[in-house]
Amino acid sequence: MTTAGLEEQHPEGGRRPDPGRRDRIIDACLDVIAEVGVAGTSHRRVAEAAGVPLGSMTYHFTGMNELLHEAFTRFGTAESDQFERRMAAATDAAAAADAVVAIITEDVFDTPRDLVITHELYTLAARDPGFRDITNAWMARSRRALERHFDPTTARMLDALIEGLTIHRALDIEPHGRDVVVDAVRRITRR
Amino acid sequence: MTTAGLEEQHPEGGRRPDPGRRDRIIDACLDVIAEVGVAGTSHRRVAEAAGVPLGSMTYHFTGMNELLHEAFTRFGTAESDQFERRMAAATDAAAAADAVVAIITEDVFDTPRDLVITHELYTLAARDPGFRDITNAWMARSRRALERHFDPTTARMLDALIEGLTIHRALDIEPHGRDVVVDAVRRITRR
DNA sequence: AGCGCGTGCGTACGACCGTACACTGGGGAG
DNA sequence: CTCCCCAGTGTACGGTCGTACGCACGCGCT
Repeated sequence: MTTAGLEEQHPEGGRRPDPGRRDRIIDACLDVIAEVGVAGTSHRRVAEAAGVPLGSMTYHFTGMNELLHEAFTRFGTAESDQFERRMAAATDAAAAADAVVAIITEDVFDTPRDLVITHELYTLAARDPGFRDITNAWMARSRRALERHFDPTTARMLDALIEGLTIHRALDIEPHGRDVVVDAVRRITRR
Repeated sequence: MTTAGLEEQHPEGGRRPDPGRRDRIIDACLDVIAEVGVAGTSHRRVAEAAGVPLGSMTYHFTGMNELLHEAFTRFGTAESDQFERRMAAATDAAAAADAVVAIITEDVFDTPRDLVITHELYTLAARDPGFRDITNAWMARSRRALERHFDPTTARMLDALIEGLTIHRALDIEPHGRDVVVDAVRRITRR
């Protein structure tokens, strides 16, 4: 047995119900996905990352599919939350446009983690319609948040633009500068 | 011992009685990727799809990585070709804008195959920089093709817009209409 | 105190994986 | 014709996978 550093035994000794365990498994699942992709995500690896025995996997989740679905649902919700918070903080359309620029140039580009997980989700959704509910909810929330400041058509365009610019910014070997993002948002939002 | 002028038929290494075999394996690999994803793509499955024995896999390719890299390279090149052809056929900026709309609304949306493979590639590139050369070459060619009709900045924006609109069109449960695409392209391209 | 009981875990099984490697058999050299 | 050689293949091995399932054991009830 290896000496696990983080979670040792239950704090008060003995076996106690651990309501956070299921949550920790889901979080660990997202970490594993970010690291090795859905392809490399296995019950064993997630169990190790979460510091729980392998048996817990099948106990808490029906199978790999349920685990992935819950993990991506949590991820999508968290990302939507951040997006919505950004939009809610904007007081007018100009501030909202600035926020959109910030989202593209800062939020996703910062860490490869979110980028990887997002793409893993898209890939899954592209092949398995059972995951489309997650992407749909995400896109719907984004659009609704944008509609606080823009008309529905513009919101759709902005949403798509964010998507595309984010991807290209992350994958391009010589990414576009911030000025391109500012200009693109301006072109879409001006009437 | 006259070895003159006999072995110059095939540029690389030994002679190949079945020159199409390697190609067929690569094509079959793309089919398998579209069907079960990179995660489910194995030497055995590709071999079966290509109608070749398992041993051929290790004979023709160093490993899974080389096979995937070649397969995605071929895919990216084919997609770029189609894009470039569309752009070359346009005689002026207005026709080019129409072509962009057609690409978004027809090319990718048609069959889930290309959509799935594209996302599998993005996901791979997002995590493994070893595949970035493929996505980079693809994006560079797209941009260059767009620059036949638009200035470099606009080309970058259009490229990103195509990306985002395509994804949303494919994954959204109630996709945007063609008019939204037309309008978005118009907003980006007007000066 | 004794005692089920069900939550949660350890382990084992069969399937499938990538890859190595010994071999074969058909066509060109002699 | 024979012989040899290597392109191409069949198979076996070590490993990881998902999942099933029997069992341990602390808690609540009596």
